Amino acid sequence: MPKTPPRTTSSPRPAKSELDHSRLSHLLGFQTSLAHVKLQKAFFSSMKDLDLRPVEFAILVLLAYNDKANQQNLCRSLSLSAPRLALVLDRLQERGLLSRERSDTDRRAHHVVLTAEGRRLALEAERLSHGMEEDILAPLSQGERQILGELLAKIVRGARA
Amino acid sequence: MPKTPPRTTSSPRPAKSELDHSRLSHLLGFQTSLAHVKLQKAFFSSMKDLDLRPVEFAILVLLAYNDKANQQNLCRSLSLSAPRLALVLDRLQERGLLSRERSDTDRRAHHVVLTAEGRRLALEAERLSHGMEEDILAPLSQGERQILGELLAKIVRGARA
DNA sequence: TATTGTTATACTCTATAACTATA
DNA sequence: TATAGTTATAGAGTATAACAATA
Repeated sequence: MPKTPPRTTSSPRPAKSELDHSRLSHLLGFQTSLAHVKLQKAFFSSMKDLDLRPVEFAILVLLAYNDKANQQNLCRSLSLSAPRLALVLDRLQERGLLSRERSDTDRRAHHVVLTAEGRRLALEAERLSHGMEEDILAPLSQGERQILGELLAKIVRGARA
Repeated sequence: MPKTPPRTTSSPRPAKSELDHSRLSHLLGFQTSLAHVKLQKAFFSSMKDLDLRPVEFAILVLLAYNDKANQQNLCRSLSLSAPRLALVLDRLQERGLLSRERSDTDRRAHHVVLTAEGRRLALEAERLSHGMEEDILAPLSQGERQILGELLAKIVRGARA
């Protein structure tokens, strides 16, 4: 008979008609996935005027602060596959937000660079992004937000204890 | 000219050939999305023998600890759309892991109930899930893991400060 | 040979509307 | 009229293999 470990969170009783999650709540993957749904909604409602999806936003902001980024860099930074990135870049390029320029030092690689309009939009979007998650983070104090960000960053960075 | 707030994390210098993420790191949505990629990989490698995807796992475990769950309950608990849930349940039902039974009190609703095999698999999967994220969480102390889980749970629960 | 990037394909997930059967 | 669930469809995300050009 498999040992049943104690409940990890203390939810006195689930709200009426709702289900008891206590056997899932030990999984960070479960929590991050639900949190992510909320954060995505906030993102889309903030960015709808700029018509930017999360990946597109991230690419523009990365490019605004990184010269000479090639597609490999972007793939690794955003955990994207190369084919996926190529398609996203196609769309941004069609919108006139960036261009791909062959590197002189390694003619296999493309530097991805923002156009003037791309840079303008990147900065506008970055400005908008501050406060974007305010409603979602309302249950947390400023200190808690800080800690949460740092703990997640540690996981993303990975490795060693 | 838009104000450029200070960098939120202190990454002295990005590793060579990698990009500076400091203008994205203030966004929880960015961190959770990258963390989630890692957690997903860990999930699939742990669960591949049981052939369970994250949603399927979550449904089985919820059902193992909640009698009389209907599809609305499951949708709300897992942030799934009703059409999506119906498809996932179809697959689990075809595998003989659960059945849908019309409620006597409201004949529109279906109670979703595990078969004996479904319950066996649910408990097996739950057992496997402890330790599943160990490698990913290695950078965090036990206390940090606890805190991270609680902060995410607060966000998921939502509302009031 | 290995690497950068592209194309093509197939599968999963998500969102929506239209439908049925019950209430 | 509203709710529980289903079906169908289109869009977006992901994974993989095969390819061209360059190193």
